[in-house]
Amino acid sequence: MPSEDRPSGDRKKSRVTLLDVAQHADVSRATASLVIRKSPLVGAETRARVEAAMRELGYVYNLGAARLRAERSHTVGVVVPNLTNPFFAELLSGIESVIDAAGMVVILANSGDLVERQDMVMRRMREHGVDGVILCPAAATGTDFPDRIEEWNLPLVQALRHISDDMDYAGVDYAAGMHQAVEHLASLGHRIIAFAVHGPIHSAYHERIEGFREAMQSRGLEPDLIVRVPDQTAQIPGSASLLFQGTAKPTAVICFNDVIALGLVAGLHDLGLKVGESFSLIGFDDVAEAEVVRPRLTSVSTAPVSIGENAAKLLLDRLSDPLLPPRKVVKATQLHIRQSCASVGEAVL
Amino acid sequence: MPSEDRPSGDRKKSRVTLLDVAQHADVSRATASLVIRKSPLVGAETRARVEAAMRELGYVYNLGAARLRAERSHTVGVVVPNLTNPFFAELLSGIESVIDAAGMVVILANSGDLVERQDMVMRRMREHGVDGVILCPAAATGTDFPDRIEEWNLPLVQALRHISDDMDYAGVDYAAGMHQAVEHLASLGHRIIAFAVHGPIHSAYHERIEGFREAMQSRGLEPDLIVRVPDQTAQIPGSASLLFQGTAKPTAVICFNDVIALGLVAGLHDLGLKVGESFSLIGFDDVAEAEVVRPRLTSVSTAPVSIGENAAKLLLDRLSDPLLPPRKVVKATQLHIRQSCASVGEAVL
DNA sequence: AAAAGCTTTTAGATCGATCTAAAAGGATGG
DNA sequence: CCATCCTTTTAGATCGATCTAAAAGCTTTT
Repeated sequence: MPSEDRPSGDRKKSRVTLLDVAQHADVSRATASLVIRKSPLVGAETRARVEAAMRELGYVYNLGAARLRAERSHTVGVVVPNLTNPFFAELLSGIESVIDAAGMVVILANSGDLVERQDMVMRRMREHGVDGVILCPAAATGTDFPDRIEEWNLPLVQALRHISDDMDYAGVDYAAGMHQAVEHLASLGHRIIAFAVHGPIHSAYHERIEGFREAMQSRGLEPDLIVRVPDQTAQIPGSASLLFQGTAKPTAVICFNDVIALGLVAGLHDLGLKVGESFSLIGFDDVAEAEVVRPRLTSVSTAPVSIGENAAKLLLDRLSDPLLPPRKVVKATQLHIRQSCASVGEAVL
Repeated sequence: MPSEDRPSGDRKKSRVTLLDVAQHADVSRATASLVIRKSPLVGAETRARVEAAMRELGYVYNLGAARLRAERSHTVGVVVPNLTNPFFAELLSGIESVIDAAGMVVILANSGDLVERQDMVMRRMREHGVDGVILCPAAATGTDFPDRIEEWNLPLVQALRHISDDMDYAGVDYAAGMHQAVEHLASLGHRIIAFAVHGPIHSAYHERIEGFREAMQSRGLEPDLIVRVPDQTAQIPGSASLLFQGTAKPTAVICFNDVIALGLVAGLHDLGLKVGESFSLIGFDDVAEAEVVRPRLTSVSTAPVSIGENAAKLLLDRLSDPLLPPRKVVKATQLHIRQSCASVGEAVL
C-alpha cells in the first residue's frame, strides 16, 4: 500500500485539482480526466459520480496544465492594425463569435500597422502557444514573412489583406466592388469620375485602385483621376477642393471607404455642392452611418463581420486538417443604392 | 554518472526546449531559466553564452509551461457586451495598449449583454487562468455576482458600468456630463429640453438619467421629458417625431449617445427642422463622425480610449498589490461645442 | 473451467518551465 | 591553512493535466 498521495492533514489552501476530484469520487486521476474530456470509455455510473464530485468541490478545469501535455491551447491569436477603426472592430466581432462557438478564445493584439510591432506581437503569440493566428498583415510586411511563418509551422490565415498565395485568405472582391460603383455612375451618365483614397498601401489598396482603373478603361474613360486625401478623419472635409484642382472636373467621386465618403459629403456641402443633386458620390464599406446621414449614402457593402466569420472558419478547418491546400474565400460586394448619386442630366437642370 | 538526459540519437523533431538551450550553452536548466527571467544572480559571461544559444537554436519561450509552475499567466480577460459598437472598440483599444506595454496579452470575450453568456465567458476566463479580468458588466447582472467573484478570488475591475462598490471601477462622470449639456442649452435660453435614450438599463444609464433630471430640476425646468427611441441605428431617424408627441414641445434635445444624435439629426432634417438653427441638439461621446457631419455635432466627450487605459492601469496595480482598497477612477467629461445648438432667440428669427 | 474478447479503470511517465535548498567556487580574514 | 562569507550554479521536486500501455472485471466461447 504505497499510496501516500493525500497529505490531507495540512492541506494547502490552493486550488481544487483533478486529483481532489478523483479522490472525492473514489476513482483514479486518469478516470476523472476521461470524464472531463467526455470520453465514451467511462461507465455511466462512474461518470455521474465524478461529475457530482466536480460540482461539489467547485472544480475549475486548468486549461494551462492540459495544454502543456496535449499540445493544444484552445486559443487563437488575432492581429489587426488598428482597433479604433470600426471596420476592424466588426471583423473582430465576426471572428470572436465563430471562435467562441468552437469553444476557443481569442487573444488579441494590435500591430499598429507597423512591421516591428507585428514581429513582436507574433512572437508573443507563439510564446502563448496559440493554436493558430488570424492576421491582417501590416502594410509594409516583408516578402520573407511567409517563409518565417512556414518555419514556425503555425497555422495562419490572412484577413482583408494578403501577402502570400500559399496561405489561407478571407477577404472581399474589392475590384468587383469598384466595377459596381463605376458601372452605377456610368449608367447615370457620368464621364469624369474621381477616386478618393488615403491610408497605407497594401493588397486591398492595390485591388481597389486596379479595379477602378480597369472599370474606367473598359468604358473608355480617363482612369487616372486618383486623389489622395488626408488620413485624419477631421481633415478630410477640408480636402474636398482637391477633387477640382486638375483640368478635368469630375461630376462624381468614388471613395476608398465610408470614412472618406462621410468626410467628403461634408466638405462638398461646405463648397456649396449638393451631393445627390449637383454632384454624385459613392462610399465603400456601407457602415451603419450610411443610412443616417443626409443625403443617405450610396455605398458598396463589404460586410466585415462576415469576413471575420469566414476567416475564423478557415482557421478552424485548417486546425482540424493541417494538410489542406491553401484556400481563398473572397466575398462578393453589393452596391447599396441610396441617395447620394444623381444622373448627369438632372445635375444640369 | 546517472545523467542520461539526452537521447540525442533519435531526437524527436519537437520544439526547442529550455533543456536544449542549457545543454547547448553547457549550463543547467536552472541557470538557463534564470537567464530568461533576467535574474541578477547569473554571471555576465554565462548569460551571454545562454543568450547566444537561445538565438542559435531559435528558442521560443513556452509561457504555458511557465504559468503552470509560477501561477501567473501574463494574461488578462476583457469582457464587453458588444464589439460592433465603436464605443467598446475604443475602450478595448485603450485596454490593449496598456496591457501590451506591460508585457501581457488580452483574451477577449463578448457577453452580448446577456448574463448567461457572461457566466459562461467568466468560467472560460478562469479555465484559461487569466491573472485578472476587466469587465463591462451585462445590464442584468445579478447582485450575487460580486460575491461569486470574491469567492473565486479573481482580480476584477469594472469598466463603464459598475455593480459593486467593493471592486475597482473605471468610468466616466456621466451625471456631470449631463449637467454640462443642460447648462449649455439653458444658457442659450432653452426651457423645454428632451432627453432621447435607448439601450439596456445599467448604472451608466441611471447616472445619465439622474444627471439630466437633477440638472433640469435645479433650474426649475421640467425633468421628465424622456423619450425612448429604437435600439436599431437605422430606425432612429424615423423616430424623431416622438420628440413632439407630448404637450410640451421641446426646442432642444440631449442624446444618450452619438448614435442617437446622428440618427435624430437626420430625422429632424426629414421633418423640415434645421438642427443648429430652428432646433438644437447635443450628442454624447463625441465620436469622430461628430466633426464630419453637417451641422457639426456639439457633443459631450467621454474619451473611451482613456477609460480603457484607466481600467487597465487599475488592474495592473491590483495585480501587483491585491490588498489595495477598491478604487474608482471617474473621468470628467468635456463639452465640445460645434454647430448643432442655437440660442432660442435666433430660432425665433 | 480455461481461453478469448470486451469494456472500464489505472499506475506512472510526461509536457516545459520554476522553485527550493544546497553545493561549488572564489575571495577574505584570522 | 582552514573557517567564513559571498557569488554563482545546480539537482531534483513540482505545478495539473494527458497519454500510454497494461491491468482488472465482465461476458461469451470453446
